Amino acid sequence: MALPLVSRGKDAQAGACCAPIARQPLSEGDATELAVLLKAVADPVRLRLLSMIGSHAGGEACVCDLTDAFELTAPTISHHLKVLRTAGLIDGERRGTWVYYWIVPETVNRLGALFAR
Amino acid sequence: MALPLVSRGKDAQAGACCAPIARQPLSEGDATELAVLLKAVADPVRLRLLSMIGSHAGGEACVCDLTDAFELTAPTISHHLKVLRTAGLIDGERRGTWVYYWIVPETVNRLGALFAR
DNA sequence: CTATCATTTAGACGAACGTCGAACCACTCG
DNA sequence: CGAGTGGTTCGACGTTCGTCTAAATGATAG
Repeated sequence: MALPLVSRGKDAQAGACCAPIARQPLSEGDATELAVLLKAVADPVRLRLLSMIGSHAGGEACVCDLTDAFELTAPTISHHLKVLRTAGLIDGERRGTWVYYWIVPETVNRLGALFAR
Repeated sequence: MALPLVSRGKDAQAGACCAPIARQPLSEGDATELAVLLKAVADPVRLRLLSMIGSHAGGEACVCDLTDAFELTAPTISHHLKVLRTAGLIDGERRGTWVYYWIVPETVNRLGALFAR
């Protein structure tokens, strides 16, 4: 994707003032790609899931740990996890009885790199 | 909102393990509030609008500058601007014939503070 | 005051989304 | 093997979203 780091040379006043998104107009392609990522995260349930997984001891959480925190059915939680996974924000695998998920930091960082100054 | 900064001290590149969102589980209230913000930004057109406004000379752009970059009707652009404005990501005012918009950095920073490490 | 340009509002429509219940798959344990 | 538990897939339903056209509002120039 190569988010353009335009700030070559001096990022004097206008340079370091603001988030990357406010430094140079986003290309149509980058915008489309980033919107997919943001859509995956633009839901209260998925935001909490991501946060719960990321902050869980050992860096991963099994679905059984996640389901109880919501008043939602298992299929719904499973659906949200799939959305996060498809977006590349989390990954997971089955280990015996349970399925574990963990965060993919690279993908999360791409969001941070967009808005952080 | 007071996102907890759990790890103070040295956060050199590898120092800070992860984004705030992965440090502590998001509360339901915070998640809902942040999701509103993220939803506003989770669209390619709005992402580009935000970027174009933020990177425009003088820190503001009039609608006339924005419309031409898209193959969308004026009402559609106006709709997207309203979404961004309602979310508090931009603000604007009419000056004579044209309407100008600018970024609200505080709101953008809240997104940066979520994902940046 | 009317003509005209810039922008927003209103209403409509198809597509995408979040949720559920039911059925299905994967694994473990008698 | 067969029963039971944890998760996912499937199909359906109501809601929200992005877009458009048509019409309304604001502001400037004749």
